[in-house]
Amino acid sequence: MSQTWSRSSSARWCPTPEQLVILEEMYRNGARTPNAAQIQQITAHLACFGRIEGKNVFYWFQNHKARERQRLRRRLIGRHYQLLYSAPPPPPPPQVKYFPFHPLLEWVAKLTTSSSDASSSQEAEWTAMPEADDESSPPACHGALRTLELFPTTSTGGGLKDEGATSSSCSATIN
Amino acid sequence: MSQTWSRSSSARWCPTPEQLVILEEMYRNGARTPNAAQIQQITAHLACFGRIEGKNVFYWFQNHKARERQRLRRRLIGRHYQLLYSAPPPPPPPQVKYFPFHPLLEWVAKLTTSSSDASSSQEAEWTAMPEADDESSPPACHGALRTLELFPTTSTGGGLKDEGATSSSCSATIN
DNA sequence: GCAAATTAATGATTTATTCAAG
DNA sequence: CTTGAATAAATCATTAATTTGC
Repeated sequence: MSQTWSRSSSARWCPTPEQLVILEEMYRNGARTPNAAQIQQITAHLACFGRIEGKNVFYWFQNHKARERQRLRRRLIGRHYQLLYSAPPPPPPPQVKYFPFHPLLEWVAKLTTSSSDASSSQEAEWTAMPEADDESSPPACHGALRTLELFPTTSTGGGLKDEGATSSSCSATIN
Repeated sequence: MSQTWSRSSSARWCPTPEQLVILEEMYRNGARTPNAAQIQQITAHLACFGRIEGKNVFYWFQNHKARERQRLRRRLIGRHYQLLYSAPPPPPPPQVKYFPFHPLLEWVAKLTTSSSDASSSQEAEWTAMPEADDESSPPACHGALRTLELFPTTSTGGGLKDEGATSSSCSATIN
């Protein structure tokens, strides 16, 4: 069963940017599980940009679909009650109100208010953060920061690195 | 509502070097889309170095992430020439046979064979595709592709978009 | 050297997607 | 089929770099 691997090519398919763009475009347009004929067409077309086989296309859609779903799921789940992750909650913003920036960040406001007050109004006053409102009130920086130990982000659970952290005693007068 | 813009401050946030360094450090450590709470913390900390609001932090991550990705894409794609989409779909793959790839794609073979021939045999000859078998035989790309008009997929009938398509004739020698 | 003019970066908004709930 | 939630992509707009003519 020696596949006709073009000699001098890696063992597994590596999509060229063009192929990738096209595949993604198709996916966006609704393609999810192309049938044999479709796979054939796609493969033939993509072959213009580099070595590719039908199975590559097939697998690509399989994987892409799965990972797309997985990603979304992660986003939803992590959302409900994320913001846990340690991060020593010394009253940095003791209980700042909310700070919804007009565009589409009301959710921030909602989140924040719901945990303290309930004046969930789109018209809430943008009370904003400890904001350096003026040079007269330096934001009183709590104990320095060291890369902040939050963020599960990428997907790798909360395993943030904690390198030399740019320690900087937060106390300078804002300029 | 004249914001108490410290006299001589611009309309939009301009990150101080310190703020920038910290944000970048966080990004390197995996931070990509901090949630409300995290944004608050970050903002509070960064406020030590100058005027800043939650939205600035939010936008910074949005933009940075997007542009980082864009940068990568540029580096890859820009290298090859522009690509894709253009002319109508002239007989792309007239009627290629079937191409069952060993793994678990028998169903593909089945599907294909059943709709054209009837030699539904798991042992069918792997006639394969036009496949770029070797660099010596350019896959002869039929008339370019235009998002390929297949896929009923999602359910919404074939209502593909048809925007300004970046025309480029599919004929380059695969690299 | 220095400003006006031009270009490159990047902050801020808007628009289009996605999947899943209802 | 419609709507909710949450982006990510595309775009607009302003600031910083830089180029250029003097």
